[in-house]
Amino acid sequence: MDILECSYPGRRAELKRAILRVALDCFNTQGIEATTIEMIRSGCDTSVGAIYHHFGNKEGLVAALFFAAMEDQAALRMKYLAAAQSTRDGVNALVLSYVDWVAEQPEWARYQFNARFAVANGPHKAELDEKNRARNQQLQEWFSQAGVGEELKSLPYELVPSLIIGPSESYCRAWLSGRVGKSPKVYREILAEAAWRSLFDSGFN
Amino acid sequence: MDILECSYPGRRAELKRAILRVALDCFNTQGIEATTIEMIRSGCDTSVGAIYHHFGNKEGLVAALFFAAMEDQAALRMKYLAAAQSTRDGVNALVLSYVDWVAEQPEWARYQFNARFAVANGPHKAELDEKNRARNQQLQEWFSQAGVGEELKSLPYELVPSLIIGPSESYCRAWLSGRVGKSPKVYREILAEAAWRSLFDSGFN
Amino acid sequence: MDILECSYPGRRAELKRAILRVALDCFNTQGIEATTIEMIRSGCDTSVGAIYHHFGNKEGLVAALFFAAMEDQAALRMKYLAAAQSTRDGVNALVLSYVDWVAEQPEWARYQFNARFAVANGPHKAELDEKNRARNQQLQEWFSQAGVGEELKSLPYELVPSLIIGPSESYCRAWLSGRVGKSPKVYREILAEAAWRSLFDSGFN
Amino acid sequence: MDILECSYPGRRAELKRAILRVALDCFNTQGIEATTIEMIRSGCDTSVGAIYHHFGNKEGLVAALFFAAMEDQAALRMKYLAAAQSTRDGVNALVLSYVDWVAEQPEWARYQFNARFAVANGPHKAELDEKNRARNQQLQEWFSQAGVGEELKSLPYELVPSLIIGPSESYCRAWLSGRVGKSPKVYREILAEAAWRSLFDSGFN
DNA sequence: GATGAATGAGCATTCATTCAT
DNA sequence: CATGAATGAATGCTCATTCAT
Repeated sequence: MDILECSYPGRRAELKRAILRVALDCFNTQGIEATTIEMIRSGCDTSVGAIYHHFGNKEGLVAALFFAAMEDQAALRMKYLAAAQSTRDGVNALVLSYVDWVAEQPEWARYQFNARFAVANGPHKAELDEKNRARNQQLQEWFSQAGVGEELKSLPYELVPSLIIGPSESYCRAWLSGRVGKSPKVYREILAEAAWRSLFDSGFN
Repeated sequence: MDILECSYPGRRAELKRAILRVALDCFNTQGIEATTIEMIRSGCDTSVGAIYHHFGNKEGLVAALFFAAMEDQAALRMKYLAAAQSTRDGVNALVLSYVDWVAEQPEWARYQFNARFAVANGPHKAELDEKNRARNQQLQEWFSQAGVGEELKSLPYELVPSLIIGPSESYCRAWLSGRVGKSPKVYREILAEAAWRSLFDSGFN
Repeated sequence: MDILECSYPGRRAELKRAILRVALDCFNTQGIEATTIEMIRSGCDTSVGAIYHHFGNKEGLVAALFFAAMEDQAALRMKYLAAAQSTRDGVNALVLSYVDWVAEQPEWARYQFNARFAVANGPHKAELDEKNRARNQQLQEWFSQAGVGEELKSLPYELVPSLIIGPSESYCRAWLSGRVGKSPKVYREILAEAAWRSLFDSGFN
Repeated sequence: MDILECSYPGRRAELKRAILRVALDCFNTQGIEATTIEMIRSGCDTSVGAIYHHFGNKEGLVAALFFAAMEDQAALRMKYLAAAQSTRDGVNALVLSYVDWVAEQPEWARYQFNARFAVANGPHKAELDEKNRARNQQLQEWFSQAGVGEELKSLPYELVPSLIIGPSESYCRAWLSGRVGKSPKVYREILAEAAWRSLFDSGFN
């Protein structure tokens, strides 16, 4: 199922989805700043007025795409986390949901990397901060359940996310930019295990 | 010693360095696209013509800064690698040189993250590709010395850099964007050990 | 009736015609290269955006004017030719239509002389070549009708147009640049007869 | 012998000639306005300062080339006229010297056509007017010699030059712009005879 | 004289946004 | 609601010319 189908369901939203689809493609291909409203307009079959009617302005379009990607990614993460029980399961869920989402939605993932700066420095910064806050709280709650997360307490709190997701993000960026060939999905288990190992002192170093 | 002092030494290059210094600041503060040549011009005490005389165009300025950062970072990496003997030393050198460089040149590091897209999609793409190729070859040569790199052969070749640098890069990005407070230097040893652990099956999983 | 009224009829095209009218004047007065878009903008009551909306760029404006002139001139030529029967009539039609058009549209004629280089070396070169080709074919067809053109066969084909139009063009240029005073219309019959005489060996040389 | 060798003789003028040679090429290839001083500088092996030292400014360069062409053309014309006796000889001399000069110096002829507007509207207008005046007087004197020019008195004075040179100029323009293939030299006799015929009523029309 | 770095006014062009129809 | 012509401030860039060395 399509990301846009989820975020903007229904027949009435067909134009909205078409605009977003073309915008995503333009933003990824030409870059956000280099994409003009006219390029997007000519890609769908509509008018500049309609684009402004639906999204307010260019930054609204940029943000709408970014938040749609965030939500879709969060949905997959929560789905994987819902099935997890232990801390190890949780780390696995984070790595695998990340890798799987990027592998299945490469264009959205690419966009997310490119657009973060624009959203974080634009008029939708507050909305982004709020969504980030909510996500962090959700994760913190999951790892604060009875019986999980204890193993992570020996590490600095702020370092943990980087240890878990860092290698996967790094490889995904390399894949999206063509520096490596194999889909991150090929290495999903290795990445999950490496993340887990990186978290603990094995006693053998 | 200043990065610019290294890349553009001498008294004749004073204006060049001044332009680059102001440009770096503007690009980081306002964003590359949002920075105008006039902003840069008014920051140093020069004319638009002088900027174009020295850098050709805005993209030349963007690329000159990017390559200066790359070279400085590479210099530190080679310095650390020169003192390393074993594979473990090599991984340490990569992580520590990365972390130390970012911690000591945060503005250059921030710029590197933000400018990569622009350089990789602009007219200096070929130059970037060549420099990347040279760097990769240098690293490959180091890890192909007699007696080192053997331990890494059980892992997919293209995954190794992400396992080594991924967590550090992730934390550095978080630090530069203010999402975490502590300098990456505080965690340099933990990051190096975590990277090393992530590379091998401990036999206890 | 106005040349622009023909090429761009209707109420919707009023701004377009106004822009062209002012542009023609500026181009003739200051020269094409020396004319700025701002000069044209301030001459009509519009915005630079509107000029670019209608003509794409300065070269588009230059070409639009040039082709409007070409078409108007061609219309008069075909009108004169339609009434001609013999070869002698045809030569007369060419000379007189040329002279009459220049005399009646001196500003358009002046522009045509000045703009040809720009159009022939700009992005509308292909369009110009095509229009020239079409015109030449039209003339060739006329002079290939049964019963006309036979007299010209003793002369090199590519020399004929120069013999017919050359003197008129030369005098018209002189008139437009002020080197001679009398309107070419005063000499229209002499020019037509001279052209006709120049084509044939009278047997008395 | 080279045109520049005549106008700027001597070893001291070598650089001057080199600059002019490159400038002529650039002006013809790119257009006068589109040619920058830097293009000319990079074509010879000199500095912008040297160009300004020798020619004052761009317009000085444009004018120097134009006047060099004029003088060379005038020299050939006077040479041909010197050998002429009758009116018919004079007309022949004008046509043949014109055709021969264009055919032998096509780049100078092309430049003359393109640069006239610039010179006539620039700061060297007075110099151009003076040279034109001198040339006209010279010609008038030649045709006022005892025994010649009588035949032309039945025609309007200001029409005569156009009747004589018009067809040749027209064909030369066509040749220089590639619209016709054969060198004007091929048709020099035909053009001279046609000019002569066009001047007189044969009594058979 | 020769050089070429520096100047800066000026230009073509872009493009997000508005609003009358 | 939809349209797309019109707006005009803003920008990257050019290039003839100067002048200190």
